Amino acid sequence: MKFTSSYEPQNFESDIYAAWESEGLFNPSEVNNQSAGAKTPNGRPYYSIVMPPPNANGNLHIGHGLTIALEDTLTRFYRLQGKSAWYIPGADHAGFETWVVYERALEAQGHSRFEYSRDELYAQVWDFVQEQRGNMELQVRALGASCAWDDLTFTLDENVVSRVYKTFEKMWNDGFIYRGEKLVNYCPKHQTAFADIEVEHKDEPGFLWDIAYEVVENSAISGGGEECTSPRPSAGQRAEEEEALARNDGPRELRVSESTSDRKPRNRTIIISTTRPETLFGDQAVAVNPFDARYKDLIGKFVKLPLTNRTIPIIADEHADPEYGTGAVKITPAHDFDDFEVGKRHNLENLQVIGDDGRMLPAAGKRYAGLSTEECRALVIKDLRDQGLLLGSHEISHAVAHCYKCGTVIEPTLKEQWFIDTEKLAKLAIQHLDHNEIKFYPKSKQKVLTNYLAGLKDWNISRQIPWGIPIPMFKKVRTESAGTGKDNFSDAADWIFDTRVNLKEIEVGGVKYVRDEDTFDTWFSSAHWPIVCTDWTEAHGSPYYPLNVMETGADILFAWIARMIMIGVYVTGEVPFKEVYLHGLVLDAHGKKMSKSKGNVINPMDLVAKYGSDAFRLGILRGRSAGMSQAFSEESVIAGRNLCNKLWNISRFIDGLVNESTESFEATKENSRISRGEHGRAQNVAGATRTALRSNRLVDEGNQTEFSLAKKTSGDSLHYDTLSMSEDWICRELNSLAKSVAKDLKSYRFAEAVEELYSTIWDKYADWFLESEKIFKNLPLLKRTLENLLIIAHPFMPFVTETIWQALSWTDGFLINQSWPTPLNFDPISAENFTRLQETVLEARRVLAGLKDAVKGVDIGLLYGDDGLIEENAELLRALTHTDKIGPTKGSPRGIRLALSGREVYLDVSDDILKVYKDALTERILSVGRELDALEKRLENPNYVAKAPAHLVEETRQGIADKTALISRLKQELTVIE
RNA sequence: GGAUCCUUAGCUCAGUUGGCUAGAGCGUUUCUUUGACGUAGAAAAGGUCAGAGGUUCGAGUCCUCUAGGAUCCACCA
Repeated sequence: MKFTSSYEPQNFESDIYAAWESEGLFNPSEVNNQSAGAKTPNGRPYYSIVMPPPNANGNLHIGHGLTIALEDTLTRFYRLQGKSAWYIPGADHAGFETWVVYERALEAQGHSRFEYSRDELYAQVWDFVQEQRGNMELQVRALGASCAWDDLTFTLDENVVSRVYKTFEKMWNDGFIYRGEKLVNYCPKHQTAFADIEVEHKDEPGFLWDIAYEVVENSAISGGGEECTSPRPSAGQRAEEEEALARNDGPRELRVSESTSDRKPRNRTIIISTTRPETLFGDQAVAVNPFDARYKDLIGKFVKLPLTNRTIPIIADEHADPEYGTGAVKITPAHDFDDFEVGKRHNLENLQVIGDDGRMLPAAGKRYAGLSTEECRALVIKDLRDQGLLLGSHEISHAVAHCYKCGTVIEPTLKEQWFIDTEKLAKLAIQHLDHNEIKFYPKSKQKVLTNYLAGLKDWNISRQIPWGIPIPMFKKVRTESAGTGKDNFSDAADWIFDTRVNLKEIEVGGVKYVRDEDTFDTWFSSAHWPIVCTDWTEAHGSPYYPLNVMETGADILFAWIARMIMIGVYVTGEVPFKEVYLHGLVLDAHGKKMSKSKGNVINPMDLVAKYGSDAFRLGILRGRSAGMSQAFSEESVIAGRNLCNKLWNISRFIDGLVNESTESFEATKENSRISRGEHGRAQNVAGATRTALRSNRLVDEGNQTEFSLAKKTSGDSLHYDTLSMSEDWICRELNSLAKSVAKDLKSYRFAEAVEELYSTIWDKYADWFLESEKIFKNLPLLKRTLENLLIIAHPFMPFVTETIWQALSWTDGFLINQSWPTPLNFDPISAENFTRLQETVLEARRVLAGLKDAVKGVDIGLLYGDDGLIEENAELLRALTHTDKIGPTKGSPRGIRLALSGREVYLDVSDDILKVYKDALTERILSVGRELDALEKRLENPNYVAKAPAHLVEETRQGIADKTALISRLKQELTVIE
């Protein structure tokens, strides 16, 4: 097996993944079996994490890409740390989302959901999902997720449903569930109710209309029924009305017109303000604030409801805000959440005037029935204006509720639904949160969540869609109340819990019951995810419950995290996870939200195909911190791809050294020469060369089993000695990397971990250590350090590291289940000395680069005086500075002294070149002088000396001494030149 | 109306409890066929850390205010 000159992920990723999977290396019980027992005599510690289940029949988007990168990095890290890591994958039936897709497909075929029974629809969607399924799972694999596929849970699996029913039954018995006729958020388009959380409030411009209600002394003409009977305008007229309404200036100019002023009511009027005039047919009262002096005398009187013959009372309620509008507000309990509450307080009737399809009901009167709410609004405005009852309008901005899926305006509608009384659940959850049983990243979200739970309203869990878990409730068939359509409000006693949801009708104790047709809100079942995925049971619990971490998007903190905690503590008595890591949104390159309409959506699979999975993961993790929405672009993926290639070539180089005596290295050299030639040659030649290089692939198409069969003779590569300062130094740096990456990942500091990995691989290992090894060729150490580096890098870039592991001539088994590196032995003094040598090297390079043309083509030599460090490492210094020769001064130093590093080292250059250097030297003296001034100033401050920690003061003193010495050295240099 | 977060290099972002000359990637400039890598190597330019005040020996970091931006929650008719 040979290394090609550049890493081509497409050639390896799927084979590597298949090898891992077929070897069962993702399963918790079987990983790390090589070193089992070595560290944990009582068995491996458990580590569990669940994948927020992606839509079973959808494709992954960029958010999934981030999710999997984060979660898989954690999983692989803890697996290498010796834990029994269980990353549990899932697939979501995505109740509403999938239903919307299916209903659209149904409509496209000219069918309607109303043609089928619920059971038929359920079966149809099931088939639809099974057909579409599979893409998502392939994409999760492509991203490298090391999840236990055998344990994949689909949200409609039997164990999920039975667990959800158990909880529901417990809640029903505990009295946490109730059937209530309440106003719910209702989407007229999808004809289903929603929980509060599924509603999007948007600030929109609108109008506040002032309407005069005529005050009457008593309710003599009350009784409803009677209505405005004038003919309704034609469709054309209506269109005009709407158009006028739509014009910005239209309603604003409405006045009590001349022609109608004579019809202005003579009686006293009360002017109410409303944004929804079309609901006035459902008005049951006009409310004023009890402390509002303007209306005090009117309380208890009645008003005639315009456009009808009904009268309604004027009531006192604090809901009316004297500061807002006219201070008087119409109360429509059946179509407004606030008014519903007011209605309850004053025993008002809930008169529905808008139907489930969003059209006006007959109760609104013949003239208006059947109109859409928009049409009705226009007509009402026109009619009121004609009657002189419309007294004005104001442009306002107000929050309007929309369906989060289709954007249709949510119509608060009176419905009988199942509700969870969340008060006790939320209280329980808050208790656990207040005990800090869950650690949040970012921390601030804990407070946000607690605040949310404290104000949580009852949770509507009924959905009027067939695709979901059926609600296991049956209602007694009541023969006696058959006739009165009004009396469909049901008693709790009429309902029984039963899980035979496949039956439409059941008989219990001789009484017939019919099934409720609704399904559960998907968040109700999702709330059970940690319980279900870890196979938790009442009898045995689960060693993997609570989860170690719940990683998901910050946007579903309320919808999912909050509900998992409530259900988790309710069912198990324990919080469902110990830590929560919330990621922000992935924004486009300019920090804008990605959206289809903007056309700035990045498909993660495109990037994976182009640059490889590892590059994508590195790119998306770079700079990522908890809770923050952050820009992302192809550029960062390219940087990741480059790092993969760098690591590949590091390995290629080392493997070459290891195999130096064999032909393989010669062949590699040959290839590298060819590939370098590519760039300057015609394209057709380059193409042919590339094909030739491909033949060096690690795995041929016809030989895919190679990984699973890979069993090399296990060499004893653990013994090494350090031969040079650079080797002690790299051991120190790798130890430090292993430690800080572990620390960073344990506190979810992905950005720092990636950064450190990047700079260690590139700036330290390749640029300094490997350059030094071109001299020392310490093979045991090269092998050992590369192994450590690959292990540490593996969680972030699993494919390339495993591919390298398989390609190296001396490694055995799989990288994925190695152990996190133990510290390497090294001489700390020697390691520290290397940093001194680095300073000298850097200074030499800087000086030479500054001399530019003066040293072009000139052979440069180095001279060293009485300096043990340099003398012992002369060849290393020469190689790193890319100078041509090095030797002792033999007592007569000359040339440019590398004075900054304080060493007795000279660049042996001619007098002409020395003169060129003079300016740079002068500038350097000045700059060091400025630094010295700053330090001295600090020490002049008596408070600093007195109060700052002693070691800092000492450091400052040392700094002054060093700089002073440096300046004198530099000045001496200057005199030598002159 | 309430809450949370953000503002650091041309761009995108790091910068744990305050402590030497504020970092990275990408981009920019110059140089370089070096035993792997041009998807590379070497060197460099580029910052009043949004603004103002405060605490402190010392502030990008803590406090207050201001300005700008983002997000979430909320029934404002």
